[in-house]
Parts: sequence; structure tokens; C-alpha cells
Amino acid sequence: MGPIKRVRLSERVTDAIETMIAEGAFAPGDRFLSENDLVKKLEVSRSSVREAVRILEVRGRVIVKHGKGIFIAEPPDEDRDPFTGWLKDNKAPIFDHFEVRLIIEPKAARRAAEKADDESVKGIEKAYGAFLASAERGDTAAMIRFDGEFHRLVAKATKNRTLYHLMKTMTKSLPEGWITSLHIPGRVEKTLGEHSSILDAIRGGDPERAEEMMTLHLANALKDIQASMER
Amino acid sequence: MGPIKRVRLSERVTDAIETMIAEGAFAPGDRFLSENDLVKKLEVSRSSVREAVRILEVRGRVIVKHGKGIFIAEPPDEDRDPFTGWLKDNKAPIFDHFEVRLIIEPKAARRAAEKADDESVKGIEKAYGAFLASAERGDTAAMIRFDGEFHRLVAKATKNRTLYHLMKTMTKSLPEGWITSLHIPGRVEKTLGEHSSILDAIRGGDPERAEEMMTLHLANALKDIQASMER
DNA sequence: TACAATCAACTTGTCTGATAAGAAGATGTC
DNA sequence: GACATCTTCTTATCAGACAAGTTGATTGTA
Repeated sequence: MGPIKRVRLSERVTDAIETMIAEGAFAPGDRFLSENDLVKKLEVSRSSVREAVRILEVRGRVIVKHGKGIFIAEPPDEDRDPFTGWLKDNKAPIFDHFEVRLIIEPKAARRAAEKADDESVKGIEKAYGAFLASAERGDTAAMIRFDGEFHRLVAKATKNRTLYHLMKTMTKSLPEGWITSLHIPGRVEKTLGEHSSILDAIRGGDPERAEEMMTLHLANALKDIQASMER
Repeated sequence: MGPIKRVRLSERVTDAIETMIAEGAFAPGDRFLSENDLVKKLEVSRSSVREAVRILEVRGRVIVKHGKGIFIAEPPDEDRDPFTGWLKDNKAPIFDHFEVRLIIEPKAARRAAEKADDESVKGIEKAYGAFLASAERGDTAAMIRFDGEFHRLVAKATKNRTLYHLMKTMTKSLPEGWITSLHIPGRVEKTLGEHSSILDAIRGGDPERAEEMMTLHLANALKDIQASMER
């Protein structure tokens, strides 16, 4: 074990406050504890509290108003960045999103079938299982999560970390429409079947089929989304 | 005119410090003035200075080290997304980088040949011309820039903004090795020839050839880099 | 001389206690 | 009821102290 990291008191106060907020006792817009309350509660000096509050203010977690108090800020649009940020700001047309994924993912599946080791396969199986379980209890939010996880792990199995991180970004900022796609009648069942085929191909080391199945999967999903949008 | 905005002293100190940094007397990594120096220079209390420094630290402009001082931070790599950030932090292996680009870019070139309008073609021609001019005067830095520009504009010509922004991210954070690739004897001339072929195919609306030429271009570049690394 | 321990002088980190100033409700006067 | 004042919250700033990390010079010793 290395030397323990000395952490500033003011930062521990920051953590403490963030924890309090995360615990849910305060809603955005609410007044938070005053500086003096925090001094008493956390038993630190006012300087430390003030520096902690400054930090949280810059981070956009609270808003401080002279004479009035400390207020909980609106939850910041998490994770701002050009690519991710752009995707979120512009609600990337779902067409564009699919066109890119239809280019990348079949090849990713191919490479995965060529290179995946036991551990990678196990991970993908687990994501598939989690998706299945979520589907059985009708938990759409969880399904979205594990669908993304499935695709990310396929990318990861290629051992190409650039590819993996790219897929991570793409699956974590999906365009509108994707969210509702799992509500399309039959889409969940098809997804399960298609994922299963992809998984089989990767497990069996069949690059050709892996690529083909991934293409099919994405093309089917796109087709269903298009159809549901036309109604 | 409305009521003037009361601005906290600590924020004015923040501005003052940022101005000092912007004026260029301090380079990234340099030690900045100490808290006491700032107290004397700006004639404010140490609390205000400390809060200002806290703000700048959270914003990533300075790094504070206990017992050592305040240091100018590396200019924040604007464009931070998990993907961009990861690329920069991890110096993506050049192999991974090329594998991904070999997947994406030929298809991008194909789509560009299908969809490019006159304006897009003109932009690509311009980037090609700028690369050529840079090559003639041996300006490698400019060549790298216009090479990236060429590839970005091809992606842009597809009208797929997701694809464009993705390519922007990739061409703006190139792995080690890329920079030196243009120093490989003959590489510049080959690049010019290959770019020219790609441009012709896009201009002529020949998707098949555009895809093929882009594949060739990237494969050749990779081959040369590999060869030069083995020496 | 070479080397190690000690010391002195910086630095940032934290605490205490004071005053200034904004905000808002209570209070008193008209 | 309308309005100015007062009180009591709040945050903002100040001043001065001491703790603790870092570094380089000084000193002591072999």
C-alpha cells in the first residue's frame, strides 16, 4: 500500500455536502444549510466551509446568494464534451446515428469473433443475460442500459481500445427515438434473438456470421424505428 | 441601464489572475505568485485570494500544491469527451487508430461520393490545395493540419453530422507516430497522389472508387509507418 | 571533502473572531 | 393600510494566528 493521499479538509467538506445533496433531502431550488449550520454540523471552520461551497459553486452544484443563502442548483447537464456534448445538444438525427453504427459495429463484431477470449465472451453473455432478465420483468430503463452494455462489450472484445471508447461514447448518448424503440411491439423479442445470434457467432469464432448478424440487428432496429415513426 | 451587477471581490481577483496568466508572463508548469504576493499586489485579504485560487483550480487553470505554491496548469484540452479525453490521455496505439479509421473512412468516402454537392467538393479541393502548398514549402505542421482538414471535409460531405463530428475528434487527437509519418521519405508525395484520387472519385460521383482509394490511402500510410517503425 | 542531520524560510492549509453588507420579516408610527 | 425603522438572519471580507509540507542552506561529523 502506497502513502495515503492527503486530502484537503475543504475537499472533504465538498464531499460531505455532495453526499447530503445526493441523499435526496434537498431538491433543486431548495435552500441548503447556511454556512454556520455547516460549521456546526461538520465541526470545521468557516473558511473550510466557504472554500468547499466555492468549489461546489464552480462545479455548478449550488448557487450562493449574498444575504439569502446557499441553494441547490438545477442538475447540470452531465458530461459536456464536443462529441458527446454535440450529440446531446443536437439530438443527432437517429438516421445519422444508425448510419455510423452500421459502418462500425458489423466490423467490430467481426473483429470480436476473431479476437475474443473467454473472459470477453463471458462478459457479453452476462450483459445478454441481464438484458433478458430486464425484459422479463419489463424494466425498460434497465434494458436500455444492458443493450448498451452488450454493444460496448462486443467492441471491447476486439481489444481495440480506441474502438471500445468510441462505442462507449456512442452508446451512452443515444438520440431520441432509441429510447422508445424498445416499446415497439416485438422489438424486445427481436433484439434478444439478434443479440443471441451475434453472441453465438462471437463465441463460435465465426467472423463472417458475426458481421452479418450485427448488420441485420442494426438494420432491423432501424427499420422498426422508421416504421413506428411513420405512424 | 439596469442596476450594476455586484460582483464578489473573490471573482474580481479570479479575473485579475486570469488576466495575468493570459498576458503571457507565465507558461504552463511555471510557479505562479504565492498567496501572500497576491495579497500584497492586489490589496485584498488572503481569504479572497484563496477563494479565487480555489475557483481557478476547479476551472483547471492552476494547480495548487501544499508547501510548494500555485502552478499554471496545462491549457485545458478543450474538447473533452470521454472519447477525446481518453485518446489524449492514453496515446492510443497507432494500430488501433488506423483500424478504426480503416473501418470508417472508406465508407465515409463512399457516402461523400454519393452525396457531395459543389460546395463540399470545393472545400475538399481547397484543403487539398493547402496541403500541396504546405508541402511545397516544407511546412510539416501545416501539412498535418490540412491533412486532417481534408479527411474532416470528406466526412462532412456525407451530410452525416455524427460522422463529421466523430472524424473531427479522431483527426484532432492523433496518436504518436502520425506526426512523424510525413517525414517518411516519399510519404508526402504518396499522400498527395492518394488524396487526389479520392478527390477525383468524390468529384466524379464514383462511390466505388472513392471507397477503394480511401482504403488504399490509409492502408499505404499504415504500411509506411509500420515499416519506418521497424528500422 | 563527503555526507547526513538539522534548521530556517518559504509555501499552502486551517482556525478564530471580528466587521461589512444584502435580504426579509417584525415592529412601530402616522 | 402605508411606510420607515429595527432586528436578525444570511453571505462577504478582513486580520492575525498557528499547523504542516517543501526546499535549500547550514552545520556537524566522519
